[in-house]
Amino acid sequence: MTGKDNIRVRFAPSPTGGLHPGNARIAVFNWLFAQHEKTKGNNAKYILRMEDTDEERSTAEHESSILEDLKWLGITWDEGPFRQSDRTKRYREVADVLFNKGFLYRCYCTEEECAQERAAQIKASKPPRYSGKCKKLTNEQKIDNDKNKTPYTLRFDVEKFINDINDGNDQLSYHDLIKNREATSMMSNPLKVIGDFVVIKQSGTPTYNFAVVVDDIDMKITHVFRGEDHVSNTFRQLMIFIALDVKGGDLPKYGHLPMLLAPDKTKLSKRSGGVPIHEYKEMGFLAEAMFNHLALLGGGIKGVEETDNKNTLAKAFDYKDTASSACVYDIEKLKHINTKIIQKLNEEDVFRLLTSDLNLNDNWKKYYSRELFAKIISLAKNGARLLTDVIGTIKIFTAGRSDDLPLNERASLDFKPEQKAIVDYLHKEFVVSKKQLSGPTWKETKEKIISLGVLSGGKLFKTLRLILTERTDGPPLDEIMLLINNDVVVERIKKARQIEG
RNA sequence: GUCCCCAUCGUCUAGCGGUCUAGGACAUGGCCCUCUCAAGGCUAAAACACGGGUUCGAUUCCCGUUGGGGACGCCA
Repeated sequence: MTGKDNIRVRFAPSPTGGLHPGNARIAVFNWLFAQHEKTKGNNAKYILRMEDTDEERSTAEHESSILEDLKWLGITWDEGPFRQSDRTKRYREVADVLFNKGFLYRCYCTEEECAQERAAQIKASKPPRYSGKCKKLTNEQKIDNDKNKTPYTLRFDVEKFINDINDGNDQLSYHDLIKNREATSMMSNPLKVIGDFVVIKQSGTPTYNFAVVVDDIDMKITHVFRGEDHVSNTFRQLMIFIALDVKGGDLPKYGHLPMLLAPDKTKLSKRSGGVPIHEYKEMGFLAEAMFNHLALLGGGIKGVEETDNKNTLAKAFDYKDTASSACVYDIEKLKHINTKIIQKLNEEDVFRLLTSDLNLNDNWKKYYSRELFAKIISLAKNGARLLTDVIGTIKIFTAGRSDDLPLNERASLDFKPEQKAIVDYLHKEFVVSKKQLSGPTWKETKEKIISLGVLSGGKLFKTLRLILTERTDGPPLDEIMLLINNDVVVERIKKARQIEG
């Protein structure tokens, strides 16, 4: 790990939930960093690691959901995914080393005891932390406990670290790549506020802080970019590293990114967009837009347009430009980026995305050739902000009687008595006489309807739009009518007549 | 409660001691385009949290106040 030639970063989510914008941003950031180094010729590697040490909450479903969402975002990894649950033996091995060095001791306290202890400390306005009472157990007590097979955890002896390694110094420092702009400034934390923390649980599995260190050593991680919520863990992890004789330039470099906030400056919630990434896909967002938005949040990239692709972003990326203050996750900005990108896309791209991301159904095949449908997509794409907007417009062309547009209710409300004449006319000509309404004959029909003199201008067009598309919005009627299948509009005329009653 | 971090328009940000009457983007208002909704074009309004220093000069450096965030688990 000495030379900086082989940069190795990792994204290490825990499969206790989906990939949320907060996590995803970390994934993007690390990817951007590795990719930036790669473009500079560095043999950088991006490692994916599942931190599934929480046996109760980790699930295979979450894991595959995270993996899928990463792939969708276009985040590729060079090694992994590794799973911490596969490495229990290795953690025990390293724990033994630490134990033999005297940095770990057995704690026989129950969870309830610890919780009570903490509660009492908070009540007494003291920092809640483990008292270390099991460290003071007499040999007889220890032997007794072991004879009774009392379950125990292994705790890290912070005091020993301070005295034996840190020369009695209570402060531990490191240079944070993001929080410390100056090369010489440091993050430091008094160690005394950190209680002796658990390293191996009663179940024999490692805690997060321990597994991370063992993995980061074994996987030769050089740079750790993660959320700000991990700063205090960094000091715990640093202690373990150093107790394990990994120090100085052999330690990974750390950079902590500020948290993503909801518009009300609180934690990102479901309502404020803190949902798994695939839900964004379902809402009609493009992977590229999502990636772009996440990459641009909190600075980090200069002189780049909002709609540039991943590699352009990676090239311009510099972790030193990242803001050190928290930022609000703004879905409106995402929508804007999405709009820009959709507008740049060609018809084939849109068709492909509609099929892959939104499971576009085959309804259209009943009415249109692929060539004709291409024209419809081009029309629908125009001005669309989300992919679901495109789907919405496509429904104008394909929705039959059984389709899910609930607009007949709205139509019944909007139809006024004077519009009856128009519906009657359309019904007579195109339902009873079975004339062709859509396509090249539309212009002629339109003239005739105007000559009826019932309605004119905007009112006329709005009425026609409502009858023929069952919607109040959409592309210009003339363009719709040129492309739409006759059967679809005839169905709608019938329906309009029924609604009129 | 204790410890750590942060602070420029509503939001994301540019700014790294004079170029700041503080720039851009999103959102918002107005106008144009238009049968509608969008998209697009033009335009307007909108910020250096506060108080002390340092300095000839602070948005920029230091300290404090306030406000916000994070951490203090056999969760990660």
